[in-house]
Amino acid sequence: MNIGEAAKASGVSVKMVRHYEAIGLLPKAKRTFSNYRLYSANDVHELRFIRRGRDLGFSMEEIRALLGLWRNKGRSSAAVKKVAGKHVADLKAKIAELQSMVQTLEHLAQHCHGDERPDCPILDDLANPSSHAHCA
Amino acid sequence: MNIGEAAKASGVSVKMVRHYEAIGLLPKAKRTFSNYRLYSANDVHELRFIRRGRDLGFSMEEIRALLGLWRNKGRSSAAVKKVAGKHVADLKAKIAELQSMVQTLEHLAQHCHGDERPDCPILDDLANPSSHAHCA
DNA sequence: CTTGACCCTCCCATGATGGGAGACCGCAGC
DNA sequence: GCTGCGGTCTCCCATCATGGGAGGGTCAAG
Repeated sequence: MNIGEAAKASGVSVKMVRHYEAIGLLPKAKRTFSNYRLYSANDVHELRFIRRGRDLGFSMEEIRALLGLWRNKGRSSAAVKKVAGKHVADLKAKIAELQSMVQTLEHLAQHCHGDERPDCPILDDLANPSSHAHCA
Repeated sequence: MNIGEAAKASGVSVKMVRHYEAIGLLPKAKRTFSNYRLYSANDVHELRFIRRGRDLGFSMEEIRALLGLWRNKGRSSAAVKKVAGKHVADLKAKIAELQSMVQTLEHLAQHCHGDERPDCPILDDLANPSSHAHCA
């Protein structure tokens, strides 16, 4: 398979396939006589693994670790669970952070009449954050 | 005030103060005879405005818009609310995306025994995503 | 007059992804 | 054979917000 076919079959862009090879996530692809990269069904499988990892929000380094575990038939599932558990904790922390932003913004928006007048608690907060703890 | 004092007073790093000026978010700072940037209390106020906007997750372009509205005494609060509302929607979409990841991962982790054995539903899913809708 | 802390500009790096240039390859049609 | 189009090759550059560092100038206290 050429890179384009492998890309389509795995859902990874051609650009990223080359990139993953460049950063050593994938072994260097074999080449045709005319220097085109060649991919096997197993290569496509690894690409889909990476793609799925990205969809689940893993960083490239985490995926590198997971891919190593996947290739290693003697891995322990505890090692995999540890990587995934750390990632879940990271995701939850990020969610909490975003939810805090939403809460603050919705509270401010609730008190913003949103008409043609210039008074706006949202801008007031941006200009002077701590002075708006009036309603607890 | 020198840039270091303005940075400390606003909670923005020296690097970023210069950067905000470079991208036109802040007007070009006045300079001393020896080319040091000089800041007024109002400049520090704008820096804190930016800082607060970043803390609330606004992009630089959104902050640019909000800063423009803040400077414009004749703005309508509706314009501000619109920017903030769009941002809240973006945040909520992101939260939903992350929560979906967490849900998937927690479901998989729940079925991973996490011991020294190599069998692992987490890796199985990464390698073959759709084949695990066994328990609905 | 030296020392240390500050400031200046300019370049480079991140992480994941894409865009594009310039050149080459391969297959199809004429 | 020759042309043309689409795929591929390697490089370089851009994003977004942020920081690191080099190399050099400035200032105030000792």
